[in-house]
Parts: sequence; structure tokens; C-alpha cells
Amino acid sequence: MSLKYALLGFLSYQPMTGYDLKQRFDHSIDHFWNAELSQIYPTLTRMKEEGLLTMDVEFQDDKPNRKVYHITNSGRDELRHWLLELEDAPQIRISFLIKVFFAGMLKKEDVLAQLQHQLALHQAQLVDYQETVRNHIHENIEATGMKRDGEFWELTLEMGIKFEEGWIEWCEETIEKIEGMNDE
Amino acid sequence: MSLKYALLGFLSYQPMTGYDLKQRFDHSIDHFWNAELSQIYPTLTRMKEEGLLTMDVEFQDDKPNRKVYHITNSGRDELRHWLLELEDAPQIRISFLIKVFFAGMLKKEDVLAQLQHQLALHQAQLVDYQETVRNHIHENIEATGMKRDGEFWELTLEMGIKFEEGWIEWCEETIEKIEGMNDE
DNA sequence: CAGATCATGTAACCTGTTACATGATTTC
DNA sequence: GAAATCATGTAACAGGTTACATGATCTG
Repeated sequence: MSLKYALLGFLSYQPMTGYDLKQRFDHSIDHFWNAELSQIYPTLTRMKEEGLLTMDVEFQDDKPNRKVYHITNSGRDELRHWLLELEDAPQIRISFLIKVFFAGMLKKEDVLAQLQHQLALHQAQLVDYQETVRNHIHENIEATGMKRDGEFWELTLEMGIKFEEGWIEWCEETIEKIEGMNDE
Repeated sequence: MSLKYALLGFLSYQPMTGYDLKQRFDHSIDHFWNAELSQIYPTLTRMKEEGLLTMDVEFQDDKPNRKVYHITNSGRDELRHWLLELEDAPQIRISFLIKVFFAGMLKKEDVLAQLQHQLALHQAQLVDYQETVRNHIHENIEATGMKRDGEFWELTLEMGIKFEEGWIEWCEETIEKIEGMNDE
């Protein structure tokens, strides 16, 4: 249940609603984690029941009331404890590689179409990281003055960029190799 | 439902039992996909009901009967169709990066311990790919004579290696950066 | 006038993991 | 004597996605 800890993490910065948290996910950690509102809301409710959060209601006439969640000391302890737990290597699931694995039954041109498509996706993703995501992070650092934390935010972005660069290299190398195969 | 297509892929090579298929998963595609027997068995049953597979029972006295699954023409069509569908960029979930993102609240040495742990895991994984997995693939190519297919099997391994190299580089760079930070 | 933003949720579904059940044979 | 191999499964649970429901205000 990593979602819980991501929520605790953001709430350790400041009290927020579920809706606010979803925005933080979209703008800061989308490149390695995200969640839908339909998952966030019930999770916050459960975390409140567990004593990790408290909730204040801000009444609104025109919209549903804002439910502002605050982290408790117990929540802070649990977050800190989780952050210190050594993490296993992530397990990978890439259905695209299943396609590559069984691509022997396809014509060269069909495999190449797949690879060129992936290449384009990863090139676009890389640009998005280097521009949009990087800007979001920098804006956040300036808006909050959280310089030390910001260094860690940037490190996660660097990993995202490294991933995409790896994909792009592999796609390019693979396209060349396949072009060199004889299509018996 | 990529599991279905991975099963169809292996069964397009030759008829097999669920147990055999699990072994193929472990030895060939574990670095980007895997499944438990408890998921494979019911999936095969369902695929048979869908007409993608047929089943022969080989009676055994001492062990449960072997249920050997064969791919049907319909199964082959569905596999081929899926292989041609352009794939979206894989979505990533790396809980370790949540830890990095919120590492600002930790002491330098605690963050470094995490990173050194990850570094070691990825170094070990890389060696495993370069040795064990590569050997499995080569043995399979020799045992089956599937040279053209084998080229694609190797390409997926190359991607696994590229991933691990990326992780290792990032860990090393990150460890240096963090060592250079002042721990206020 | 359509679509995004704000703001909350519930319900059904899909995928995958863990635990449990059985049991003979082979290997260390 | 313990653990791995062969061979099948079921049941409960966890996590995440998609669809549905509501509704005002703001933006293009």
C-alpha cells in the first residue's frame, strides 16, 4: 500500500483535500506513481479511521464541502518508519516486451511499426519530463521555498529521464538490428 | 489481459501444460512478466472455453493427470491480432521513488543506506541477466533451433539489461549528489 | 454552448498475490 | 529427514481502473 505513504508524504507538507492531493500526484509524481480520485477518497477515510489523519470540514454553498485532512503524529511516525524500510527491487511488467518476445511470427515491417511507435512515445515522454514536469517541480520549489526537499523531487525526475533515454536508445538499436535481419 | 497473450505465445511454439508454461515464464520472460500457477490454471480454463485452446488429458497414476493445452486457429488469430496492435507506453509504478521524493525529512545517512541497498539489488539483477537469463535463452535456442525467434528473445533481455544499467548509473550519481549535500 | 474546474463519492469489475489443499517421487 | 520437482487446483484478499452520480461556476 504505497498510496497511503504518498498521501502521508504530501500531507506532511501541508493539510489538503483529496482533490488537492490528486493534483499533487498529477503534477509531481505522475512519472512513477498515480491514483484516481475514486481510490484516494476511500483511502483517506480509512487512514482517518486508523488515526493517521484528522479532518476539518470547510462548508461551501455551491460545491460539496471541502474535507481538509491533517497528518497526525502517528501518521508522521508511520511515514518516517516506512521511509526507513529498505525497499525491494521493483518488479517490472511491460506487456510491450511480450510483443517483442513473440515477434518472430510477424513480418519485419510490422515489428518495425511497433518499435517506431514506442520510440515516438518515449521521445514525447522525455520532452514532457524535461519541460512540463521539470517546470512543475521548479515552480513548486519557488512557491514553497522547499529547497532541500526540492533536490529530492528533482532526483526522481532524473530517474524518469534516465528511463526514457534507455528506452529511446534500445528502440533505436533494435530498429537497426531488425532492419539488418533477413526476413525469411 | 497480457497474460492470455503470453500463454498463447508459448503455446504457439508447442502444446504444454500449465505447469510447463509456468516454467517458461520463469526461465524466459520473468524479467518483464510473470504469473503464479494460481492465475495460470484458471486462465487456461477460460481460454479453452473461449475456443482459443483445446485440451488433451494424459493420465498418470502417481500424479494429477497432465492437461496438455493446444492452441487453435482462433487462438493463433487472436495472438497475431494482438501482436499487431500498437502498444501504449508502459505505465510505471516504482514505490522506491516515493521514498526518494519524500527523503527530505530523513538524515543523509538514512537516504544513502536506501540508495546503496537499491544499487546492490540492481547490480545483482544485472549479473543475473547477463549470466543466468542469457544462458537460459541460449540453451533454448540450441534445444529448439529457433534462431529467428531467439533473436527477439535476446532483444527483450537487452532491454532488461539497459534498465538495470540505468538504475545503477542513477544510484551512483545520486549517491554522489547526496554525499555532497549539506545535512542541515 | 461545450468543456474544464471544483468537490465529493459509490459500485462493479479486473488483475494479481497469498494462503490453503493434496500427495508421490526424487535429490541432497 | 528436509526440500525440490511434478501436477492440479480453490478461496480470500489487495490494489487499481472504469463507470456512474451530482451540480454549480468559470473559460473559450
